[in-house]
Amino acid sequence: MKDAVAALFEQALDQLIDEDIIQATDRRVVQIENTRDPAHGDLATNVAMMHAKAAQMAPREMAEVIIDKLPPSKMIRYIEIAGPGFINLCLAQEIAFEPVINCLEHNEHFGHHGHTNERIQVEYVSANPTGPLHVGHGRGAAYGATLVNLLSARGHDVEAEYYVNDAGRQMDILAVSVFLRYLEKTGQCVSFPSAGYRGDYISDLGERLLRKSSISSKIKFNELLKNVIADSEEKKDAHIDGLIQNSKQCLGGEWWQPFDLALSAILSDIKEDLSEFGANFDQWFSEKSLVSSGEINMVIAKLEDRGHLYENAGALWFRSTDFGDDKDRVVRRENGETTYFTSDIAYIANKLSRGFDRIIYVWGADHHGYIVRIKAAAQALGFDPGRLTIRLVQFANLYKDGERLQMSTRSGSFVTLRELREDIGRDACRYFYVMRKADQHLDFDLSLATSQSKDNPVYYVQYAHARICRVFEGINDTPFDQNRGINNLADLTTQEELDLATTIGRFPEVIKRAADGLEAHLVCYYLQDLAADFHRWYNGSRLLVETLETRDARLALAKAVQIVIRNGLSLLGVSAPRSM
RNA sequence: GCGCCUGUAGCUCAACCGGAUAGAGCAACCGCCUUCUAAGCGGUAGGUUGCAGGUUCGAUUCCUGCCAGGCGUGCCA
Repeated sequence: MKDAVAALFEQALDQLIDEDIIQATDRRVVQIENTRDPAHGDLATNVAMMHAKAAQMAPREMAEVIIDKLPPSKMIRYIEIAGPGFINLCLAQEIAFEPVINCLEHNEHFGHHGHTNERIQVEYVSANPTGPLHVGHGRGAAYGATLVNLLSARGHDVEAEYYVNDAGRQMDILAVSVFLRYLEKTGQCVSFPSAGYRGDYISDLGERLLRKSSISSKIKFNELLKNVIADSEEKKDAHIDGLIQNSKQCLGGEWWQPFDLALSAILSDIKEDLSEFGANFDQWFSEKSLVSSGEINMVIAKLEDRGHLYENAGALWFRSTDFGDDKDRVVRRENGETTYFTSDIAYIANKLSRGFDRIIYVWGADHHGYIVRIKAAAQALGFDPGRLTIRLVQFANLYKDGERLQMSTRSGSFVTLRELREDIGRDACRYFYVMRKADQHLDFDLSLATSQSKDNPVYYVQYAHARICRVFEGINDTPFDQNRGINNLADLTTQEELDLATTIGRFPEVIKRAADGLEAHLVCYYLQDLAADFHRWYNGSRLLVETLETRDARLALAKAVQIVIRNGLSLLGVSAPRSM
């Protein structure tokens, strides 16, 4: 609708340029917007004000000239110039319900856009497989999953990916933690390192290792302490690194038993958790594969060739300051090991070479310091950093009964995402996590999320859907005839009905805006608006009336609302219940 | 110190990439159930958009400075 109207104005501008009233270089894109105030008609545009200055005319005068050139159209009932030079349009009554017809016709595809041929990858969650997902990961998961849905609905080819950090020091710490618990289970006395992972699941994995493994070596805990710096607050890292080194040495090839056991158990737990959360991935990309494929070394060589590396104090550095970073970064440590960042460079090179037009990273806000360096790496490798979009997700604070819940990972007593889901349900989780702008702090009120009232936006929206379903179940004589409804939409004349039709017509735009701006929260606000429009209508007028023509016209409108709510909730990964 | 993000009604947040009288919900107050779900609806009240400048027809939006809060700033991941 907007596009059609915009096209009319574009034609008018073409004319004015032909007539030399406006210079082609001064031309601006026509913006049509929904009016906020009904007194301003249905749509409004500021074209006149945008072109007035260049054409050396008063805005209102410019508006008259533009309107004069506007091709005639059945869509428009009347046009008026208002305020400082706005052009307000009132649409023809006959087309007011076009969105409803459109919606009924396209059903589950209503709101979706045609193919764009743009390939986009969205990488999200990517939590280290060192433990179960906790509530902090939930927001990234919900946001990322919704983005994937939105971008698909927008017409892009989207691939969702999870980067598995299955190499590196954190994994070694995990493996040694499990191994030490295993030693405990064999009856040894172990002083557990303060830098180790402590959760109950580590002990469980130690137990499983004892039951299933075939570790032949008879290792005494004391042997592992040989030449290892004593554990202390300042030296805890050196302490655990020593334990890891000795464990690897003593275990030899058997080192991989605790390692693989822990990795596969935790990863499959994460996969199951995310799948139950409705966050689906096309690809689980292993960091280890970058090591075994030699891509890490290749990327170092490539940077070397391009002259972006230098040696200093025994380490190999990437001169990221050439690309705006405030500090150069180490790619190979003094001890010969590469860093987490080196893997990231190899990974970004791998992603970029897979031919995506756009690559989106969803990161926790604590990673914002990495944006510059990852873009620097892409640039140093000769890629256009403009292909990368990094979206930060701020942390969510959980509240229950007005009290903020503390999440301490130290004791291992954190709230897992699974616990949260079991507590308040997937629907409320998904909705609340994306309800706010992603880069904004989120207060997640658990009491509200479970409350069954209009204060709870999830229930409010779902309730509208359930109410519609119930109305349809209430038809007991002549069945609903959609064509009869469509043919009699002119029977719908109240303000509530017109408002609903307009709101339904906004849905495709909302998807476009939300997808283009990566702003998932817009879907929530939209659905709340739509639900409010519906509840208002429902409350004031009866749908199942005697006259079949009017009844079916109303039912057609109700069905369109139902479709939009279902489509919208499905983008969010939230169910649309038939009864509540 | 430096970098990034944020500051809008008492609270939680919107505001269509510069537009008209800045909008919702909660909390407060007043109303609406013999009717398809009251898990709902209507109404009243609530603002110097952190502060001060600047850019222009027009600023919550863009620029500068200041104030306040959050996060980051490892040869950690």
